[in-house]
Amino acid sequence: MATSARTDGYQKTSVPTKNRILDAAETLFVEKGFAATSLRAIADLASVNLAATHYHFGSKEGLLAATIHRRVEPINKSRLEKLNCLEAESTPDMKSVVRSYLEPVIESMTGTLPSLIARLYGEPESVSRPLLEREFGAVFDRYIVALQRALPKAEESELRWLFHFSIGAMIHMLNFPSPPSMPPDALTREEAFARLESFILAGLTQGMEAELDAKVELS
Amino acid sequence: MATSARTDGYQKTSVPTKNRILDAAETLFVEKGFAATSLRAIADLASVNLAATHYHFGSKEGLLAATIHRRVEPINKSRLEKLNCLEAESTPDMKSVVRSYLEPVIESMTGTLPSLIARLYGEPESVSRPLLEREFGAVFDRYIVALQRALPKAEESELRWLFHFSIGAMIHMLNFPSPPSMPPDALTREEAFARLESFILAGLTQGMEAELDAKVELS
DNA sequence: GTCTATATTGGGATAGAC
DNA sequence: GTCTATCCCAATATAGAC
Repeated sequence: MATSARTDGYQKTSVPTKNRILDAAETLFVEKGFAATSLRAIADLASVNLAATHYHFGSKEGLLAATIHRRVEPINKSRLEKLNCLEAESTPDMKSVVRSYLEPVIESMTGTLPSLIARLYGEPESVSRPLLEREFGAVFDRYIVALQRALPKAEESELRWLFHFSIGAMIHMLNFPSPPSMPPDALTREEAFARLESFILAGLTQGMEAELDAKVELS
Repeated sequence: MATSARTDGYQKTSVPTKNRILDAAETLFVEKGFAATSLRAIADLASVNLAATHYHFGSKEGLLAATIHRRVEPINKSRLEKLNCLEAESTPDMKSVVRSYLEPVIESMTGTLPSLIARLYGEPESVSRPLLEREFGAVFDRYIVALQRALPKAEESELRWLFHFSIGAMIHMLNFPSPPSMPPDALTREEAFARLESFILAGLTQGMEAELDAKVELS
């Protein structure tokens, strides 16, 4: 009761300093980008002393890495769980694989975190590449394996490219939730993601499923 | 004689100051991002005095806008020319429309400029949105019209979403020329773009062309 | 683990001579 | 239109008291 329940103005002492900093950093990184955000602004928004940011994260880059990791880790964990679960029963089709990749993003979509990932992808390679490789490299490889199983006719390298494009479409939608000259709330996030899913599915399977269908027709 | 012919270290007086600044700004914006690049660094690389940047472009934002515009304008001009040219003969199919959108990007791909566009898309909305609307808004709308003609069964709003995704895939490929854990030179730019084109084409047409084929089969 | 205070560096912008 | 010099402010980071 008492003190622990107060929420004056902003965050409170009930939330650990470290998390308050992470929350504030996330908000501002999304809003203004990494380079354009100062540690001072983060400390202010978090109602924390400037020195605390250095105490907890060492440097601005360290804070960025921690901010990213806090959000990405559960998403990737959820992806891999879903995928393993799918494969436990039988070889999943493309649609299930794609969905298992997208769903955790939709589920985690309370506010800023998708944009955070999107923003990271927009940073210069010198900043983003190492972080992205660390956070997403293994998951990417894992999905390539799953996609190969679902689409045995495709070459691995081709799937890598197509999945690469798919991620690009997703990132772009996270960054710009709606197309130009369209109101941001024209579609709900779920509806927009449904569109994205079918776009990706069509792009990934290309003519390859059509061939399959054709053979079915012939038989 | 003497002074006018010297080429000490970097660019020369033969290139107008304004262009030297633009060249340097483009290089550094691509490399480090907008916020992380200082006007001082730009002036140094251009072998120009710092004050010259303000004289010619007013502010850092003004310089960004000019840098973007210099590259985007010819690309968009080329797109619209190609598109108008296509439509002069007959109603172009999806593939031609998509190609007319991508080709100018490939052709302009001497070095940094694709990454410049990609970087702009990665900037926070407050920076990127106004610039992007100004530079690409009309072209986007124009392409929606062309796509509708090529695919009359599709709704306009759906095409807007799908084209939105397509641009996302393209931007992402400009930003990351190759998929994770793949050498950057695995494919030539042209080959990579060919992959991208078929990915986009499949995603845009979705099942809609398949329906058409089915009807053809039935008739 | 949190504060104040400060060291140190670099940023954008401008004034005014040439 | 280009230079030098400078204003003024903000940045990251750290030292040291509590």
